[in-house]
Amino acid sequence: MVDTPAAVNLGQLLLQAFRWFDEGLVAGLRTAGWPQLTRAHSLVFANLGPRGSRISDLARRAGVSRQAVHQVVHELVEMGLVELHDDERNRSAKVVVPTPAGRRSIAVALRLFVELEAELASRIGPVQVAQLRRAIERDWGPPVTR
Amino acid sequence: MVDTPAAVNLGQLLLQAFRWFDEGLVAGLRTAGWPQLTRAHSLVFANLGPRGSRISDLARRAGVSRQAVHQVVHELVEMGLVELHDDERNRSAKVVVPTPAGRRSIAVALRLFVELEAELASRIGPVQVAQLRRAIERDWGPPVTR
DNA sequence: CCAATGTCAGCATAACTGACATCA
DNA sequence: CTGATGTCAGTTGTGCTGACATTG
Repeated sequence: MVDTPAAVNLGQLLLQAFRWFDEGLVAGLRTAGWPQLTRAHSLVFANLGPRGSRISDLARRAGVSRQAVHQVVHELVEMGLVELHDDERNRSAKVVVPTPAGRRSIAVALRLFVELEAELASRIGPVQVAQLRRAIERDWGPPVTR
Repeated sequence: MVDTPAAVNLGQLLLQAFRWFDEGLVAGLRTAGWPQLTRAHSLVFANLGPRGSRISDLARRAGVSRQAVHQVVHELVEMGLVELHDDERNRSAKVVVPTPAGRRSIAVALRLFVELEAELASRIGPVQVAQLRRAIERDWGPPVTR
């Protein structure tokens, strides 16, 4: 351990913070009886409207490709947690709808989101969490590309 | 776009924030002449002491496995940006030392960290960035596992 | 004998791009 | 014709675990 400390950069810190939530989520889902659910599935859970959503909409919300969402949605279909229904208003589209079991797991996931945030508040203080949330909820605009 | 909005959860937001930095970093490195450098390499760059560091130390700082660091270090060796020297005080250890070219790319990366944070401050305000940093730099403790 | 270090091999996950058929 | 949607296929990036030899 003979080494100089190092400058911390925000990106690194954000990644570690994300992993803190990720591990808590996956652990919570596992102990709640859904050992095969991962963070990627929560990308659907967190954004799925109560009446279902389209794959493209989920992709836009989560900021990933249509194909990535397609992948995890079909894993959820395999698990029997969501179903794909035809959209009456647009026959080229489908709607991702949770099954009863899916609704139960979604409820668990949403509760875990809240509990993890509360646990964090008890560790670093509610003010810090509120400020973190406020800063991160702002519109950061597109990534710098030049 | 017929869809109800959705509750945002902190984990998701943190991931998106991380990606904002990640994309900015990779884009900046590319336009600065290092198109093959990615975020994983910055894990080394951000933590490498001026006199070099050991792989195990880098792993501990970044919070990833020794093997993961081993991987990216050897990619950097291939690119000629770092070298592995024997540690005189411990013959089972090696020291990761930047080459002159490596020092140049590290300088660029460190500068990009600062510039990205400044750009963010100009977009969401310096106070928000300071509060974000303060909250995220605290010790969050181990992830919740129960 | 035990712990730390580096290394090799294999694997899992989560995203990506490209290409394509269908439909509005 | 254009654009959006879903899908199939292939690939990449990033990290993990397990196993092992070497060193302290």
